[in-house]
Amino acid sequence: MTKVLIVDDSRVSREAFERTLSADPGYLVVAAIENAANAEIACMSDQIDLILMDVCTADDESGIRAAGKIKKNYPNTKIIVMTSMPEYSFIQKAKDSGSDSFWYKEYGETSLLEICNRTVQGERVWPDALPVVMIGLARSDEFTERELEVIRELAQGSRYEDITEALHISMNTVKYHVKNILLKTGFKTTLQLVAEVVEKRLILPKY
Amino acid sequence: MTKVLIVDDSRVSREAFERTLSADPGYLVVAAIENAANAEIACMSDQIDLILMDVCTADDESGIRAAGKIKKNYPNTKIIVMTSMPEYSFIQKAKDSGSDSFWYKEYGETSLLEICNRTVQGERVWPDALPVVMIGLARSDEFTERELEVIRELAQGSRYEDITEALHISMNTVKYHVKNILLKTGFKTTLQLVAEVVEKRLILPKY
DNA sequence: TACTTCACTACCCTTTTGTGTAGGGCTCTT
DNA sequence: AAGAGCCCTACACAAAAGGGTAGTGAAGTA
Repeated sequence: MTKVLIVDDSRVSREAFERTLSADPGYLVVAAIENAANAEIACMSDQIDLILMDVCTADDESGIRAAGKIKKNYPNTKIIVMTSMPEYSFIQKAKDSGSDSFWYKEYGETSLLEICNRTVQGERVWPDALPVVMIGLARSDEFTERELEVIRELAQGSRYEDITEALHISMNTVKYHVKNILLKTGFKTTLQLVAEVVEKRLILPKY
Repeated sequence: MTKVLIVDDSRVSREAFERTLSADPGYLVVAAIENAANAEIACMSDQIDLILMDVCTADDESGIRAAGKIKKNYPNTKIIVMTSMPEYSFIQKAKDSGSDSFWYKEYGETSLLEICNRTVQGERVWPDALPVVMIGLARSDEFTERELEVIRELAQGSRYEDITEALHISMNTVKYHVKNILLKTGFKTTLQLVAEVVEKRLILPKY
């Protein structure tokens, strides 16, 4: 039985995570708290095997620091950092703090359970890219498969003509997709798009 | 007196590093070996305070792994990883191995001593970008100050007109610099340049 | 002094990107 | 059957980027 602590400042999220984990008989949610600062207290009073910790803002790194402290004092407690932040540098910080795994809220509940299982087994699960859907300036719309392919091509430095050959579509179609991508993201040029996508490591939408 | 071990497969480099450190009375080079695999043996036989470890290729990560093992068994031994590889992902791996600091060979000997001093003091020194001069596809020529500024602007997604305003030069001058940059790097478009520069974190030439 | 490098400007011309509009075929859903 | 979403295509036009050549002035160097 894995004893779990949930840390998330949103009540809705806490309850959602609790439901997800409670569905699996292998997990017991012993507490679901709001503040990362209290996480260590929870660890002291009860032996926690796994912590799901949400960190929402890049400025407030208190969650990351708290994770580092807990990991130092309770090395056997596994910590999964969760976020919806499209900042790759944040992943680095989380990794440096000693946390075990990383999870995006956007990935759905099935994959969360999978990450939990693998983490409890001792595996450390880290993505090497953020999913493109997390792109900061994107509208609520997601991208179509074709648009993702075009973004991937552009991020490699491909010109329209290169994309024409790579995807076996006409130049007009390439322009059509690029136009929609720029519309959805709000960028004015492909250069802006690529600078952002590559900088924040938003290449692979798969985990 | 800081006891130093130098690991570098190039004899010329070993001797250069030895000269640099021997000039400072605070350092004693106890050994200068060729292979990272033997570094641990050297640590066993003699108490090493600081290891300067060169890792030359991205494929062969034995140096990184050796650093990880040594750091685990001799946590008080400081390790500085050195490279001339223009791969940012490599920095991440070195960081993950537990090494303390990072140094580029291109930075000159004075800064190596500085990094050594700071590392011995307990500081961990890591760059957040690779110098642009290390760009892989660049010709032997370096970039002029103005060209670096233009590259930096492009890497932020700036259009020619934006650069015009940012640097207070005419559109023709922007084109002139971009043309020279593309010539020196061998890239065909600014998009290619930016994808590469941002991907490998080649933005700031300063340490 | 003569030579080189760098930063800057200008003009012309070609290629590539970006924008708008318009339509066909396909699949999935209501 | 009708509508919506996606992928594809086409054409035309505007804007930006890329390439060549050429010239000026300033600074440093042989």
